Amino acid sequence: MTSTADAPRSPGRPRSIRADEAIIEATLDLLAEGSTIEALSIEAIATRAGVGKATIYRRWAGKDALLLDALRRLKGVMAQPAGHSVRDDLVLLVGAIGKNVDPRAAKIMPCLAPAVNRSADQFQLYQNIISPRRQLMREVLRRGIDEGVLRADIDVEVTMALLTGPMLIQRVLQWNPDLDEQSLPERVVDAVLEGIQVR
Amino acid sequence: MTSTADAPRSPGRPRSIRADEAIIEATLDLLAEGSTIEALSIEAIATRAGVGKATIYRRWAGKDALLLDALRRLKGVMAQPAGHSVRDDLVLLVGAIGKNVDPRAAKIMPCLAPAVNRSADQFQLYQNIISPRRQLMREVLRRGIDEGVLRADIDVEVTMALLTGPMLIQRVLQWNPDLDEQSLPERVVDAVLEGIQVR
DNA sequence: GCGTTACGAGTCTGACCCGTATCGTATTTC
DNA sequence: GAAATACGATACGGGTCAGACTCGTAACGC
Repeated sequence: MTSTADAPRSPGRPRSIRADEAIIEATLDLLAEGSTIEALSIEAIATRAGVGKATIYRRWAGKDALLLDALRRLKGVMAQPAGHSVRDDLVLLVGAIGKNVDPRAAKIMPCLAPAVNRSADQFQLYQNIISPRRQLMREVLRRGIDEGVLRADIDVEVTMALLTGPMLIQRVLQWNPDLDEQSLPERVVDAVLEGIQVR
Repeated sequence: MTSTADAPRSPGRPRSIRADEAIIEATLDLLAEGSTIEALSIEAIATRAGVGKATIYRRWAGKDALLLDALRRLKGVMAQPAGHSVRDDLVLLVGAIGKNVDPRAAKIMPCLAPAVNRSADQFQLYQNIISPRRQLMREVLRRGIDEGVLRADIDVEVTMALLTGPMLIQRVLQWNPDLDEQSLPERVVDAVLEGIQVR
């Protein structure tokens, strides 16, 4: 976190906000262009941002801290279900999976998969990001049960995995190139709702 | 590919099969111990395998070629559905997702996620590995339709994503730590079969 | 036993990178 | 205008690694 705090005003030249921006942007750009997290070097970021290395080290302790800030910037606002139709809310939530405001996110997200399971810290960070989103879906499912739209005997957690999984593997892994991503949320939700068995 | 071909017999000392094995094993071991693909160095592999660097370069053009062979080794045999019950076959196939004979696979697989989408070559390799498995599941679903167990109007491709996704995100990303992986295949298959909607 | 090839171990050059320090300059407060 | 802090640029020592190379030795066919 860059100290944009309420400092009473320190003497000397203040830190350039443009440099802050340039560094974060350069980081995200390089990642989106295909660099892996660990292949990403401070030197490359500095050059790309048109900034001296010292300017980066003055703000962040190291690559990890910088990445943390950069990725935070990437996270979009959470989708807000309308609350009318359970099906429509689920389509909205499923469609929001792995979708961020920043178009670079699509390229960057797959890189995070390995990082997430390497250290407990990063795993926790990841869980912190997705758990409110999971909670949102959980509430919609519970509401569906309460309203009598969904069966009362379903396993909510498994159902969430059912809805999330297909979207995630498609967006992050491009699991099946022939699958149309555009219509996938709707089709997934409907399939899960109706089941595939003959009745 | 190591040339274990049908060479008529070349003069000189033959390549050591033990060295071949040791190099591949060292590679997989290092990956399973948490090394990332790109952090993995030929030098480290050579040291771990008790082998000279030249011995590796004599066999493979570079890290990529070596990794290709190593990962090939990792892929287990494909599950073979019994063909009696569609449900049981699906449970078997879903349970086999991301599950390999080699226990190291579980640690290694997440690392491949980013690599897969970096280059067209690696993406193709990945598709080559999973597409026969996808075909297997596709056939089971078609059989289910033919036998009248599954509805004829389902989208087979979406259904496959539905069955595969939850298992994959759980095994590869540990998406939800609270989800019991053991019973997941059965629960996923049943949920997809029956749907979650009140009927 | 001779030519050939492989072996493990090691060396060497040239990259690239980290994190710190030091330039001369620019911008701010007092 | 002086002190303080920032800036971009660049140099530094210390580190890792790729690949090509060199040892002396080992295993094979003829």
